[in-house]
Amino acid sequence: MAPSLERKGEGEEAMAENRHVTLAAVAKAAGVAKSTASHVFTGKRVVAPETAERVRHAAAAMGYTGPSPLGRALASGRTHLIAVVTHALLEDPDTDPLSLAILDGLQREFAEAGYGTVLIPPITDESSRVLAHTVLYDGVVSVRRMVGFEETDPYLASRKVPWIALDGYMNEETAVYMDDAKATEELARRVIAAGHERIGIAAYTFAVEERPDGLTTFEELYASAPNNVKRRLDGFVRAGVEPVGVFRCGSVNRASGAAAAEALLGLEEPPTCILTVADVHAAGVIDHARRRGLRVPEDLSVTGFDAVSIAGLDGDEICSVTQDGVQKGRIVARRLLAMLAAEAVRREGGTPSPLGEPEELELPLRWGTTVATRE
Amino acid sequence: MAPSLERKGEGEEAMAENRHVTLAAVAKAAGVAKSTASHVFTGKRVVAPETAERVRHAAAAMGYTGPSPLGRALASGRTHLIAVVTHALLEDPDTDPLSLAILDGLQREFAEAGYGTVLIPPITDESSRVLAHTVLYDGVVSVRRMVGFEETDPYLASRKVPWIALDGYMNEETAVYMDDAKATEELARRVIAAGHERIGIAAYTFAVEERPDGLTTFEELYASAPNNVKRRLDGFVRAGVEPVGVFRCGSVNRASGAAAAEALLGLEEPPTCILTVADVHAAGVIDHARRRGLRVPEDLSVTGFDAVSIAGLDGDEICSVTQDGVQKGRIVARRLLAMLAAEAVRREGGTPSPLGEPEELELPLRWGTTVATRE
DNA sequence: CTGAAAGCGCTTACAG
DNA sequence: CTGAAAGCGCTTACAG
Repeated sequence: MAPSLERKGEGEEAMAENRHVTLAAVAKAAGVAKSTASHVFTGKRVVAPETAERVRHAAAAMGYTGPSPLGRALASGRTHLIAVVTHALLEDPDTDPLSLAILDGLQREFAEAGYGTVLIPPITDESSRVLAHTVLYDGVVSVRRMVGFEETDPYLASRKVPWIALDGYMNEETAVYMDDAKATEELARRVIAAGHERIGIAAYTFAVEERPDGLTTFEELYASAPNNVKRRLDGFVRAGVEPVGVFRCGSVNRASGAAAAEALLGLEEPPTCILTVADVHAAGVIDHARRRGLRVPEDLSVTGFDAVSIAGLDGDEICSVTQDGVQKGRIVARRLLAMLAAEAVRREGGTPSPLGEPEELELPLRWGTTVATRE
Repeated sequence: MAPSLERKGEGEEAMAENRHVTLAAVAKAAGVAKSTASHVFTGKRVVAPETAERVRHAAAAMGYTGPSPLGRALASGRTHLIAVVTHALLEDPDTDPLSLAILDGLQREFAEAGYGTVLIPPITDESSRVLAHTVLYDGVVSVRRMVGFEETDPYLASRKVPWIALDGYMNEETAVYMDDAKATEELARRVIAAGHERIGIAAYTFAVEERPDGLTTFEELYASAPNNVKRRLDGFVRAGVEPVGVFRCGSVNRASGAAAAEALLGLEEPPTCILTVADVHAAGVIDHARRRGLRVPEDLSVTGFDAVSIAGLDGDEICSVTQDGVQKGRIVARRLLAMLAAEAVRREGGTPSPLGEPEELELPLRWGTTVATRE
């Protein structure tokens, strides 16, 4: 029948009373005060060995596994739960291995610090709204929420707990320092050194802003780009790139990358290499090139960002910048944990020491197969 | 600095008092009893429109977003949290896309029912032990925990909440009905119809039992196999397979599949087709064949189970049985939710109606490219 | 080294 | 239609 029933009996002692054994009951059985029993389990104050033993014995006899997390949470004001608000993450793992790796890192780091990770979707309808208001947590990380944040964000803010929005958009940079510009500058320099003179750029702004895909000017693109994209563009500029064409991708997927390739190749002076700011876009560029019968990289070169593994590349490896998602998740988690600690100090009327600079995530280059050397 | 600070102000009204607004405070400000204020938010009893309006107004003025989940949880005894105990899941997503899909399904179904999903690792050391005892939840699903369950399982049992162990090992079958035998029978029949007469079988028992990889007899393998594997083997038998060799894989990974191929191909009468019970094993068989310079499927055919996408197959698609992980996760989640509902009835002294048969997961065949037709 | 008591923020019978 | 009160299971000053 129910698994829990099948296993019943295993850990129970003679007089097992089962239904909802409480600290109070254990304390009573052991002939001590609730506070003493509590301290036996939390270890926050010294208890005479003999007394402790009596309590532990009573607990074992009654099948008591330790203080109820719920009671502890209410009394201490700490749930030891971190909410991760995410939607796209699991929807299609193949398309977003980076987010998945980030979740992995978050979860591990939180677990090691004694925090559980609660997955909740952004608020998009009644059920997600109810859930958001129902879930308990001490802090939040929101990841890649391209959807629903009009309502989700104000709500998260209203809960007044530490919050890091990890979506490459608003304030990811307060949690982890990434020198995107340094990485893309190096990437672009190698492209130029390979002999490319006609270079195109494709970068994204968010679909949410309802800007369509389309050719644009560098200045216009830059002005509407999220901060991390801006930094990547900075690197191109620093390397001395003067693009023959610039495309704004309305969304972060392959189709949008393909659209970029189509538009840029249609220019009077088409680029020999397209610099993108995301591997999925680079993959889309490759998709389009193949459809047109163009060889990559001989006829068209392309670079990306993130160095994630993407399906259907047939052995091609995108020249890109490696972003270690697991490591990033861990760094972000540590930052949130630090914010939590600071908040705890503040609660007790103290003045927390400043958080200091965020940790830096290294962004090494991955030189793949998608950039050809031109004579 | 902290994101939550940056956003502050947005949703606040004039007299915002901020620090920990409680239901009691709102009730007082609105001049009503706590119970009335509570009912305005829960909707569990009718409140006069005018009164409700006063409460809502006071709440808005004080920046109160609704009853604290923590308070509600303690008072109601429901945390609206389901723990998912998992380790391998995120560790290496590429190697276990099925578990990932299952998690996706679980998470979605739970979210739609108003339950958050908490990720916690199995108990393997002090920090995971502390976490397990800290986390709040109303029910548990454990997934693919090949590790740490000696301590984890008894602990989960001791929490006495509904629990489904989804690891293809103990009681997955109480939660979802899968007719593995029907699927593998059909698969094996097609292999036989393709002209294969010398067939090998490779299946797994768990590494945890410390049985090494190795050739064995069908009876011996069957006796030590988990139930789901038994069912898959049943299908082979029903199709009339009389294996020329049987291999026990000590773990569920490619290396173990490769070991199976090596051993089976070393037999005096080597098989022309190896039936496995997992795609990763089939992939391992392919790995070994290639290393030996054998062509798949011409020189060696192979079948799998799960129909997950596996890297490095170079266009080969394993002949396999499709297991829709997301759907499976949803079915399992619904089962747990039903167990939860039954428990709630029991709590209030009622007698819950029986859960009935578990939902069935369809297991269609995927006929790929890894079985050759022999003359 | 231990106890009695207040309190964490709600919900829910029970009364009216 | 609404209120006063008990209680959910703990932790944590405060006393001794």
